[in-house]
Amino acid sequence: MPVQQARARSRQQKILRAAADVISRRGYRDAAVEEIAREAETSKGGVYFHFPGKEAILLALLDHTAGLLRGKVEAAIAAEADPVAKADAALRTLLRILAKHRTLARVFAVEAAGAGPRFNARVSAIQDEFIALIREQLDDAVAAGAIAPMDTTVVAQAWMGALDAVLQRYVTAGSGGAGRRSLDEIHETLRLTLLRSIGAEPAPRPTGNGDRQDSGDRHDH
Amino acid sequence: MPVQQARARSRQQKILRAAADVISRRGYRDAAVEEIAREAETSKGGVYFHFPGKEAILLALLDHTAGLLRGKVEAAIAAEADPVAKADAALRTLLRILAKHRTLARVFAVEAAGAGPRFNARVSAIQDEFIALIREQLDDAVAAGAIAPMDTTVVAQAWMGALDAVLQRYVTAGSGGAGRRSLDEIHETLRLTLLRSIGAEPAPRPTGNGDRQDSGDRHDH
DNA sequence: CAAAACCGACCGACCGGTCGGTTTTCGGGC
DNA sequence: GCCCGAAAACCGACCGGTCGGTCGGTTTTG
Repeated sequence: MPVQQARARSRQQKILRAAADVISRRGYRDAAVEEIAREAETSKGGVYFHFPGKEAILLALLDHTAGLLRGKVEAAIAAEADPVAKADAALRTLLRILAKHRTLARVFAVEAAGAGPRFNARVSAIQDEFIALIREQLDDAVAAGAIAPMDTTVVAQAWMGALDAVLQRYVTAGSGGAGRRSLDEIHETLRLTLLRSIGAEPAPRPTGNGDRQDSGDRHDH
Repeated sequence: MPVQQARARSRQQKILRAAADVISRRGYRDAAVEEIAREAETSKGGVYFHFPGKEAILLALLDHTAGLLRGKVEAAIAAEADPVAKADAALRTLLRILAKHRTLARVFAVEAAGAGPRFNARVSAIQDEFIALIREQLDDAVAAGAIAPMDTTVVAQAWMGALDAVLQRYVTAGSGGAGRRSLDEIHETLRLTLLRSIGAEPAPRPTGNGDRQDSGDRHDH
């Protein structure tokens, strides 16, 4: 019965979207299942028909989103040849996508943190995947002689943390403010800073990059 | 009546210490006031005699700790003359103290995150103070011509984020593990990476530093 | 002995999860 | 095309437990 299956999947997607919304607004603990249900235009019972419990919703949301993100980042890496450019690409993609979906970024970086040890473990594992991704690129760059040897694990962690912090500010910052920076300005500063941090300053420098809007496929969540 | 005041302060301190303990174990939401009371060897009523509410406890804990931390960092900065060395000192002090008090680090970086918007705002403000502190040192370094001009706000954010992420891993990481690094190794990598990121590689380099264990004063919390 | 400090039973709000009942869907018999 | 009946999907009142906060009473303190 592919009909029901499609329906079920669509319902689940709708609930996940609603959950992401509500959680990003209220935080995981204060996101009542009933409110998620309302946002998804269904009822508590409806939600519990599709998910075994509240916990499962966030876990599913986490995994689903992480999968999409990782796919994007891996694709971006594969599209580059030069090791340093690969690392740069991973960074750029992560920044761009997370910045576009502030809601998701909040859920990932903030809300899941205080949602209990099980979630911490999951988020930690997911972040580890991305850190590993960055680290691999750095390792390749070292192997290729493009940059000097270093503790790439720690450096990758630092990159991820820097990206996260800067993004956090960007997402959370009051909309007004005199010191407001555009995402592109932030990206450029961050890019230069991070590349310099591994001793790769005069990098390819795709300033007049023509690959903006790299693809048209839409599939939030 | 200085006697009562002293007693009151001592009670409050005891409750704050207990709160830090329980919160770091259970997380803010799951830290029941009654458990904090038990840990502080008092009762719920006793706690509510000293604090107007649960929220006030964490807020007080946050402010108190932030004050101590900032004092330490400012002292470390003041003790250096060279602009780059000042920035380096701020970083080193933050890393060392936070690493020493994992409990507090957890409360600051993790638990407060999911504890509601009011806490996010407070933690955000506190982090902003430290970011500002770092930024000032960077600005001075730029003014002194020690490093090239850059968007010091974003760079300071990145530094703070990098520090936080690396520290987070260090604090959270499973105790065993083959890739386990000592704090000193991490510090050195991070130091080099961050200094390089602002183009200050050949820094003073206090590798054979003699200022380890800079002071003996003990005052957790 | 009064005021400060402390105690803990209790209240009320909230929320995750359940469940009996209702509506919708859809394949197959006519 | 239409109807039907069963299964899938959905609904929301309700239950049980938790926990922040209250308050009248008790102990300690100066």
